[in-house]
Amino acid sequence: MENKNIYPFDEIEPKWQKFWRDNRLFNVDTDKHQNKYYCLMMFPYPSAALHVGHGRNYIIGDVVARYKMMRDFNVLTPMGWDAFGLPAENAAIKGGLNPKISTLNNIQTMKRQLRQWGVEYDWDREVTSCLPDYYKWTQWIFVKLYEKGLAYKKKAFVNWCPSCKTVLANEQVVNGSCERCDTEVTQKDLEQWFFKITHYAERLLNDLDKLTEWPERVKIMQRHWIGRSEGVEINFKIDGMAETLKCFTTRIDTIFGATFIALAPEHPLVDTLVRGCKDEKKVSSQIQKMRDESKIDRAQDTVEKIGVFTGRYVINPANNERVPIWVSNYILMEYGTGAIMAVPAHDQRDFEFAKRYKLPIRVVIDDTKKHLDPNTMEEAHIGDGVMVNSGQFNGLESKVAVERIAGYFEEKRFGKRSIQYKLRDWLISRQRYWGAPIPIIYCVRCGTLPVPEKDLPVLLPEDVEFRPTGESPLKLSKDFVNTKCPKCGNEGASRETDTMDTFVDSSWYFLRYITPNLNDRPFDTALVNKWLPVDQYIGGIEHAILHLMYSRFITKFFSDIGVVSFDEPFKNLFTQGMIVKDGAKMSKSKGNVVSPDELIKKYGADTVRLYTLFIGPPEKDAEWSDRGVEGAYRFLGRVWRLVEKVQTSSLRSAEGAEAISESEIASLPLAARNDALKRKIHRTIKKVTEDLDSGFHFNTAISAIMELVNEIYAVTAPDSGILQEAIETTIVLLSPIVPHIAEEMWQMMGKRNSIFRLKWLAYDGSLLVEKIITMPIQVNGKLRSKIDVAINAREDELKEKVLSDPKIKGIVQDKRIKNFIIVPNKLVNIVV
RNA sequence: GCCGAAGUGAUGGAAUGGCAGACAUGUCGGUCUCAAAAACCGAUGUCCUUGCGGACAUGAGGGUUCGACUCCCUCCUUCGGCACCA
Repeated sequence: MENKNIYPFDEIEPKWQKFWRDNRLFNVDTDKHQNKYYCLMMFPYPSAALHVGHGRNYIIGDVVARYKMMRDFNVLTPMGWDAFGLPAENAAIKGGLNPKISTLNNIQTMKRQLRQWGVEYDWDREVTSCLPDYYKWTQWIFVKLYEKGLAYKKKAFVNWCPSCKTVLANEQVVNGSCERCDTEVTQKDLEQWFFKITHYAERLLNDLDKLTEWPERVKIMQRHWIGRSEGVEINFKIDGMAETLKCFTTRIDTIFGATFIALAPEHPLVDTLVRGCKDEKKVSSQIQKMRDESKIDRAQDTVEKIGVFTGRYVINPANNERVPIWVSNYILMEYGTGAIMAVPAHDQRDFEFAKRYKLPIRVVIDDTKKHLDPNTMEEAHIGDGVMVNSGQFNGLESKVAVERIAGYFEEKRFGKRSIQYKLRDWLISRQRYWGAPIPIIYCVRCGTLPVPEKDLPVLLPEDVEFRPTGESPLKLSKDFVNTKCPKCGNEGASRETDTMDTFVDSSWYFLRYITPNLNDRPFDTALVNKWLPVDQYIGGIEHAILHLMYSRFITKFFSDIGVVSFDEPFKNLFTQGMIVKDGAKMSKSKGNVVSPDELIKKYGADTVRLYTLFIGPPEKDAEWSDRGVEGAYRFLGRVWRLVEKVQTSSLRSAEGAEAISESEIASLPLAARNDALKRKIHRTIKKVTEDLDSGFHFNTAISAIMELVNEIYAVTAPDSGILQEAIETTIVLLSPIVPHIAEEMWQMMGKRNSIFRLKWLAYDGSLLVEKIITMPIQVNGKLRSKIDVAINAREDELKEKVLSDPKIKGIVQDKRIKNFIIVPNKLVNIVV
């Protein structure tokens, strides 16, 4: 445990953390919005404590904030807590901990951890989503959406544990069973609240193109999630009934190959169709079994495709055939119309289903390469081809047929062109306590009513009981449920007991930071319009779809109702990778959590910060290694000793001049050494600046600074002015990354002000280039030799020099030179 | 299953069409020391070779190119998301 001797981080760090706070370095006057820079990190859920994996997010954000400050921006960097959620409620049920108390305790712990990391925020703007001053406005959003017809109620299924009599989150369902009691989970349908995000599907899709500074992979994932597809909605007449059945297809060209219809088990017509048919009881019970199956498994295609014939038929309008109607678990009610026309020859899932139940397979698009035979086909032919067995459309290219048949169907009124999205409306109801109550009152006379704005917030009652019975504590609280009707004053009205999905809380918090204490409005429109969109949003890739999509949706809604003037919330997005340990995401249950507290105690926050950033490219996952932390610590020791040495201005001489390294710089004459060091300084400034400006390449920025430090040590007896410049450069370039040691060393160098009040360094472009470069010479693409040449040497000179090189001469000999490729100032390749 | 990523020494990684392995970690050897720690110096992809040097090498296989870790195709493995974890 001799670590402490390297440098006194334990004295330095608390001192500077206090200094930054006392001098309000991170506190922003939002009225001064010229040159604003809004740097936002995804706010955390306050679980027990932060681990080094969380730290990556906040450290990156802190480095960006400090760097932008030095680039003269007015930086706003706030923090808050996504404080509602399932874990606190589960802990309450298990251990009797009050969710509010445990959550607020966790917040205190995490806040202390952030401070010890040297991660600073404008804490005057802290928001906590579980406190009434915040969730009042979450409820206000619900009311606004309700008023615009964008919040509505419909039946939807939940995972239900029949033994615990409780609704389960997907996470609580393990292999189709309840995580607590292992009982098989069933599906139960409940009336639930939805936000109509599908109303914004087209805009959410199209506006992705505006987000030029978002990672391409995130935009691709969102595009697929929205899942726009063009096709035809067909009206099938049901044989012997008045009803019609709507099916959506993107492959109307295969309509003549439809050999059965498949409905989702939840399809509203299923019960009507089955009624009175042969084996009604048996069929109904099979359908019920499918309905009970886990939605998760069904959507993920991990369950066997099963089905049952309803006994009914539809008429295919294209050819007047009777087509049997089946019910199957591979059809999802949530997508399209919940019913499909199945074409086994040209859809793989339909193919497998047809094989299993011996349903006919009819080829209607022939493969142009190989004639298709339904009896010998081993898989569906999903590609294009030539139309066959398709009446008047035979012989057409299938791609052409899509358009022709769609036109024909519209003309004959068999159906119409339509656009479908995979995106579904956002189910926000949770049958839980620890969330923002949905501000709705049910009155026997007046019906469903939103809580008037003046009565908000609908407070969560605190004197509730947590019982493991599964019933939400809100339902049991008479004081909460029983209320007056806001319209007619009737005493017998009751409150909605569902709370909102925590994604609602997190879909607007970035707006609240601007005016966090307003109590008559969610935020100040004029000021928000000055400070948003967020200039840089930083968070985990796991939020690529849901959180970001919901935030975009709410922002667009706000834009529509005129409370903000922009319609995309985040201009730049950076998604960092996860830090894993032993190949797995850090989690308490896996027991692979690395706590920052001990590491900071042992090595200091700067070391932990440096290692976290040096570990690898920040957008990629990285494996945590405690050994790597020591390396970072040693490097800071090396940096620390630079200041001690600057006074004597003799680096290597003090440590034994005999041990001169073979470094290129050290072997040069004195003047050239000084030039080389000067060049290294400016190259490093350039490299670090570029790495921070584009893509946050902290790992390569740090290695560039390491190289500079190595060079400083390698130069014997350098010019003291250049030495001073080299050391100051090192400190400034490191300062956003390791702020405490940088501040301390800056003072030791005789400076007065905080280093973060300093302007970032500029490099001198004229100092970057060398006059002589070493050029690699390849023969047939293989490296054979290297020669030193003047920069921008003439081609013929270069050619002559290369061919007179003894190694090259030996290889080329009298072989014929086919090609002589010169990449200017980079490389030569001779092809023989 | 679908969607999105990633695979390079013993390890984290660098190089985005031009010298593969920068910068670190680890290991080995050395300097200093009574000793250790710290610090400093050196070696370190694999194989062949006393040496000079050479061959091979970026998950596997194929392709494009004067030249491929980088671009294209097929496959394998790992990770993230899949709508009630946040």
